[in-house]
Amino acid sequence: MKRVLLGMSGGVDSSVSAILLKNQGYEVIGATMKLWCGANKEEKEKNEKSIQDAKNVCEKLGIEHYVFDAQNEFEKYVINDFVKQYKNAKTPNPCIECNKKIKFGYFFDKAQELNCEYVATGHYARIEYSEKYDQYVLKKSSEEKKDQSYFLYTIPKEKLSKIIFPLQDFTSKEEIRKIAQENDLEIADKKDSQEICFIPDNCYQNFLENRISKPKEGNIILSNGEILGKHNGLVNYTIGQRKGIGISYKEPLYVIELRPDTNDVVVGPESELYSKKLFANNINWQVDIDKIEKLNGKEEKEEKEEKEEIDNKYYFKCFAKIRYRAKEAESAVKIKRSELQEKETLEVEFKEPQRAITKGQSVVFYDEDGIVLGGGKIL
RNA sequence: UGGGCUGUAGCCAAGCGGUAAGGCACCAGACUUUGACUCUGGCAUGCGCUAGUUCGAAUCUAGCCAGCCCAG
Repeated sequence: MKRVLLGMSGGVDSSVSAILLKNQGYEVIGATMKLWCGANKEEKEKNEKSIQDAKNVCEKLGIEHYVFDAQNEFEKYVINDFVKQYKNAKTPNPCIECNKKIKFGYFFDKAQELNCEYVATGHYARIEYSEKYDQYVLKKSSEEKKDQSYFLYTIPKEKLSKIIFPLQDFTSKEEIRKIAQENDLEIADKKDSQEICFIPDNCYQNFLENRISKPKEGNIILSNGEILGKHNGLVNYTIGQRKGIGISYKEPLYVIELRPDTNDVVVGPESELYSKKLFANNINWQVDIDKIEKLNGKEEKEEKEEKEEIDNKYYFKCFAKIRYRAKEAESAVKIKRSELQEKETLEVEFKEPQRAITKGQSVVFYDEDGIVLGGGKIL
């Protein structure tokens, strides 16, 4: 019997995943990670309750349940990075780091220690074997609204064949809740989690204030330099933000740019948010790049080669997504081959301008079938 | 001091005798694994003040107050 270690949060999705895996004949072992102790008593109790919820589900299903204390790792890799990004006037996406280092790093290692062949989570995404690329690939979820493939591009491609997303064939959350109800799980009606797990009250300011030296007050300016008002720290702003600027103007103002060197927040009309180009690093390819180019980019490259010399570059077309909630957009990706080894930097050019390309967020590449090719951090 | 103009919500602003448009900001809710975006709803018994004309005044009249501009 194949052993699988299932990450369980105590929520509906991961609990139903346990049922599904069990029904499919796996030997399921449940495990909940302690990631964050909570800032106050209330949060602490809530976290304890979640662990207990997971435990109860396991008991009901007759499967083992472990608790892993990953608080140190979480602090080291996720929270520190989160704070560091904000210090650099970027807008981090901690879930991406967490998936990379914790859920498919630390947790994956735990699975091996426990002799589990597979790791499973309740994510909304697909993993399947692709003939086209001759490997296992990550793909968009059938439930497009809930699709979480964007957050999973950092999983090393070698691990894909070892990962199971039991929810991958579902097309609606309702069906999943129904299974929970039919199996008489207490948590069947538990609310979906929404905010970042370590800031449940959604108050970033408090959280960051304890970790960053006091945010510096600065000017809010237009792109022509005109000073419109004051802000109380760059960390309070992200590109594309409208609410909370507090300045009345003839039209809505959006944050266009953060300038850490002068401590200015640049605002402007929505039209100034659009841009066609971005650079990214920290790349992870989930499909071998030679295969991508062979299948997608060759023609284009040959066309271009006549005009300019790009012989030493990779070049392919794909659909790129610049934010979790953004739509994939047609784009061309260029990579210098010479830089491929270490600090790979790539350039993405969109067919249509994209709204609010934000440093620190990730750009994720999909092919026309919704297969994740790879992704990176926007520079 | 004389002449002119202006005074409508936190900001901008329509209205020009018939019972307060709109935008921005703000607040609440929905959506959300981004304090984002988006969506929905809320936001002046009152139009500088006082008195008058009128069935009816932000709109007309008079006085006062405040601000701006021009002239000395």
